[in-house]
Amino acid sequence: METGFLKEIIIKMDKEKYLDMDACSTHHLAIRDTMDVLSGKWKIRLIGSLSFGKKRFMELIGSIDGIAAKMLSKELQELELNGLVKRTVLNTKPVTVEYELTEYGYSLKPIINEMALWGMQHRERVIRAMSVKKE
Amino acid sequence: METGFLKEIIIKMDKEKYLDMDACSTHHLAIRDTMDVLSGKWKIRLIGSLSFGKKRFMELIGSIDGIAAKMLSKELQELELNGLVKRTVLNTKPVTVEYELTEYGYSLKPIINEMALWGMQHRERVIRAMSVKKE
DNA sequence: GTAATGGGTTTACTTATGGAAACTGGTTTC
DNA sequence: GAAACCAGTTTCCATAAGTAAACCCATTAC
Repeated sequence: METGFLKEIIIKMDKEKYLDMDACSTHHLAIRDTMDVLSGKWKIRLIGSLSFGKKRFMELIGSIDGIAAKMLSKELQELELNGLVKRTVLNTKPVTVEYELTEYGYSLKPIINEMALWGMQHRERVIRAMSVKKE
Repeated sequence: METGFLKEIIIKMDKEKYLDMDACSTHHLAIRDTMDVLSGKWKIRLIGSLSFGKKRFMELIGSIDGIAAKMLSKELQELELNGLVKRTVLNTKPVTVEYELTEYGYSLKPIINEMALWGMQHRERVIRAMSVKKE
């Protein structure tokens, strides 16, 4: 496990009294913890993309529509810091770098899957509403 | 179903060709759709809070630590526009307003629950890492 | 030697997001 | 008549987040 990212997180978590909390507060806090890790415009989509298999930097640029190199770089670093993504430099010429989900990263799949499922149902619902409107 | 919010969403969705897409692209798009609906700092926490039952404006202010009236008002409006939250004005003096999840709003529960679950496990993991470090 | 490649970083800029505090408005209690 | 209550809205401001474009470095192909 990485140690660099711990400092920040420990400071954050020390502020909260996670003892003697009721179920509702625990629930809230847990949601916030998850949202902290998944903050930013691209992280969830990045994890979604990597859940289909390892990819190189340029492949990710291509696969995630609209992302700029700066953002990709930044978000990957944060995911790596949290132990969700593993970065491997291959000694090819020129160097290529592979990114893949760690086992811990894969543990986010249920969230991603629920989001994908809901999104599809939502889209169908909206499209249905469109056709009803046209009539 | 509300009609006001449809205009925007239809414009957005019309830009995408959701026919002839592979599974991976569909997945990405669905995730984006969900993230659009849940965008903003407070929406997920708001839904989490309302999933415990209906609440008044001031109760929400109290229950969601750190939220300002302006933000609460804005996020509630967006959730209402998307048909996830129902707003009821009660004719008490002074008026009180009740907010509750619609059935559609409740359909987000699996996502919220997965996030809460992951967040709790993540916190435990980090705390374990803390105690290992101390040794 | 010039261009291209992969994987970035830097700079300069714009926009989105959010926060604090003051204010509105109708009603009711002191 | 003053103050308090609920449910907001408005204004003004600060910072975070994101974008586009240029640049860097080593290497290899033309």
